[in-house]
Order: sequence, then structure tokens, then C-alpha cells
Amino acid sequence: MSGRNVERKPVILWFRHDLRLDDHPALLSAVATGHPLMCVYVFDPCVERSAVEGGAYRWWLRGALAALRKQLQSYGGTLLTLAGDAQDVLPRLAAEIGAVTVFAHQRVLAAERAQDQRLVEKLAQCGIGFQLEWGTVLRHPQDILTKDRYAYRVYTAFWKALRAVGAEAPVSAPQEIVFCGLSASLLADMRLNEERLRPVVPDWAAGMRASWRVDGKAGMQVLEAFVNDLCCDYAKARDYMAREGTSRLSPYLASGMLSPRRVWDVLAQRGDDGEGAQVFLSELGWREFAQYTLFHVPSLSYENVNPKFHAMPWRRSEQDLTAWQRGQTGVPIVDAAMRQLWQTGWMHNRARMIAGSFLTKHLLIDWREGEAWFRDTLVDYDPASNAMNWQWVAGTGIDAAPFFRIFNPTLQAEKFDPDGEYIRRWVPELGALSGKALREPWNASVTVLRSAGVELGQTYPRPIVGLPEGRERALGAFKAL
DNA sequence: TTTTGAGTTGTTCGA
DNA sequence: GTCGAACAACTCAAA
Repeated sequence: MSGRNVERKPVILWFRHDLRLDDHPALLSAVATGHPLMCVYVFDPCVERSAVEGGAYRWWLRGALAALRKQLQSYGGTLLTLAGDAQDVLPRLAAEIGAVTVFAHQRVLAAERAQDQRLVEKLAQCGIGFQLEWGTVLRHPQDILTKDRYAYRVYTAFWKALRAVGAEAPVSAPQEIVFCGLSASLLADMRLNEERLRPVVPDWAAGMRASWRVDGKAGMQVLEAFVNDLCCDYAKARDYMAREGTSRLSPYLASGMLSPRRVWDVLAQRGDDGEGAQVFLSELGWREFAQYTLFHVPSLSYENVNPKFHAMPWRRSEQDLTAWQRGQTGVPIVDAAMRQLWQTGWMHNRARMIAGSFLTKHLLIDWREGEAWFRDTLVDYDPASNAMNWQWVAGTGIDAAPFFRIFNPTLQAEKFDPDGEYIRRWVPELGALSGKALREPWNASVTVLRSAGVELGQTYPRPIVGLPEGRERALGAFKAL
């Protein structure tokens, strides 16, 4: 036997929602085997409700994969990107290179867990191991249980329990990585054409490029900037839609470019116990609660958690749904929110609640319609957060939601966009209006509208539903249950 | 087992 | 303008 033949067989590191090298337990485990590494990402549009279903997330993904590849290149390796059903792709890759084990992080979406289950069996048949670890959450979902060993269904109680045990400590990126060779011909027919993740005609990503930096250092830098500059005002500032008061970390967390445990640790290291830091940590707690809840309640993403709502008489109106999606409802704050989403792939947290409440209450349209639209348009799309928050706003979720939680869009605008700056930025055709007329143009006088160059029904739509009527209709429907 | 207090982010109405 | 109460009834979590 020549020396070549005793070269060790490779192991596969399968990157999924963890596109980073920092705090990557699966990577450390793979490196610790001493086998050379094949790093792979599989673009798999076959998995229902997975992030890659969304156009905006695909745009983000292209940058994230490039960033990850660059990081791997600094270690002397690279990233193989493949496309197709992972159930076929992974076994074929493993067979092709003679891999002994596949390492990856656990996922929480039901369809992804089912796929992993099938892969465990499929790989085992070929004598290949599939080792899954927890690396995308603060704690294993089984670590946080009630005294009766049930999963928490109320956030506050969950949060108290999570705070009590704290997050798992993050781990550093490996010192060095030994890679196995990657020939250009390997699985040539299964390679992902990363260019195709980018929209070409029409190029709707211009606003996203202007809004986001997608590179390997960006997540950490945004985090540093947040803790240095924004964190102390976070408790209040985060509510104002025109301000840059939020952390804007969500897409880095969703893609896994940034580890939640690293975020937790950075906050902990600073020992900042001010209100801003506490409120921010609790927002990270909400992200965790979503992951946790989807793990314990797999149907979260497609079915009302509270079965009472199965009988809900949701309205079907393509016209209203489209108006909402396009930001043409005639309610300025809602339209501003929806247009911010469309143009930048992101929406301010409070705006999400307002837009979500408007869809599910005033329009009485099924939250799953909103969930699907956000899935397609958010760069920070996360199956768990998206589903849980839609169920929260619809009142169908884990939270014993008061049925009267119906946001009044104009009151919200008055409180959280007092100068109308947010509306004016995203609904420029109303730019010459101010005050109440900007928030409720349908109540403004023709004179005021005309002098602002606004003609309702022409330059800007009349509201597709009256706010009091919509509210009453929703109250009636919810009460009837 | 029973009881008790509480439940992310709200709105309206009347004093 | 500000403030407190009312808005159903239910489920959860812990004592």
C-alpha cells in the first residue's frame, strides 16, 4: 500500500442555518475527528416552508454563502454548494468522496426534521454516520421545561426559566482546519449556480443592497455597533418606526452568520444591566421561544395552536390580499410598512405588528397568507419566528391572546411615528401632508389634499376597509368562536 | 387536587 | 389631555 492510500477518509460538514465558523459545535466536532473536511451547503427548495422558498432570503443567501466561502478560504479550504433534494444529494456526495460521517446542526422545522430522520436511515444503510448537534439555539429545547416536564406555553415563564439556566457558552472557531481536496468535476451536475440566487429581471434587490451588508464580519460589527451606540436607548427607541432604534441583527441570526449564543455572551461580557440591554436580551429570548415552540409544537407553522380557531371564518379576498401585499390598502401606516418590506426585505418590528393585525383583524384574512408573504419577502425569514409571531398577532397562538388585541393603525402611527417621518419615507405620494391628514387622508378635507397634490382614488387609494367597521367585524368574528 | 395570580407589545370610553 | 376601568373567558404555571 502506498502512502496515499492510508490518507484518512473525509467527513462532511453540512452547513445549514449556521453559515459561520464562530460558535459552530458541529464544525469543532468534525475537526476533532482528525479526518479531512468537506464543507458543503445544499440549496434544497424541496423542503416546505424552508427559508430558501423565499426570494428575499435567496438574495441574502448568495451573500452569506460567499462570505462563508471566503472565511473557509482563509483556512485554505472552500465551500461546495450543491442544489437538489438533500436526501439524494448528501448520500451521493458521501459515496462519491467516501465520507464516513456527516456533521450538522439540528433544525427545528418539521419538514427539515423529517428529512434529517430519513437521512439518518439512508446514510446508515451505506455505513455513513450522521451526527447532529445543537448549535443554533441558546439552549436545547428539552433543557427548559416546567416542573411537570412540559414545554412552556407562556413566554414570561419560559423566559424566567431560561434566564435561570442561562445560555450555553459559545465556542470559538477552530485554530486550523484540514480539508479534503475538491475537484472541479465532483458532482458537476449537482452544483448550485449561485448567480441564480440573485434576481435579474426585474432586479428587485436594489433596495436590499442599499440596506444590508452581507459579509462575514458584518453581523459581528452590527452587534458591536448596537451594544456601543443603540443598546442604552433600546427599550424606548426600538418602538419608533422612523428611527434606527432596533438592532437589525435578525437576518444575521436567521442565516446563522451570527450565533445567538455569541450575541448573548457579548451582552453578558459587558455586564450591562440597564433597561435597554435587558429588553434586548428578552427579544433574543423571544427568538429562542420561537425555536423552542416550533420544536415542541411542529404544527406551529401551518396550524392554529389553539384548535378553537379552526372554525374561524377567514375572508377570502385576492383583491384585499394583493392590496395589502403591494402597500395599497389606503391606510398610510400599513402601506408604509408593506413597502418597506418590499423594498428592503425587512420591516420594523412594530410595523410588523401593525401590518399583521391589519391583515388578520381588519381584513379578517388568514394569518397563513401573511406568513407566506413574509416568507417570500423577508431577508430575515425564520420559519419559527415567522410562524409564532403570525399566530401571536392573529391571536391563534400559544399566547392566551385577548381577542381584543386589535391594533388601531392610526393610533399606532400617532404614538410611534409622531412626526409622520416613516409614512412619508415609504409613501412619498403623501409627502406633502402632515399630522392627522397624513395618517388618515380619508378624513382630510379636499382643500388640504389638493394643496398636497393628493387625490384619493387617483394618486393614493381610498382605504379598502373602514377602520371602525373592520374592527367591529373582527370583534364579531372572534366573539362568535 | 385545588386554588390563585398572571398573561409582550392594545383600544375605547367616561370621568 | 390624562387616567383608570372595562373589554370574555380561558389557559398556564406554580403554590
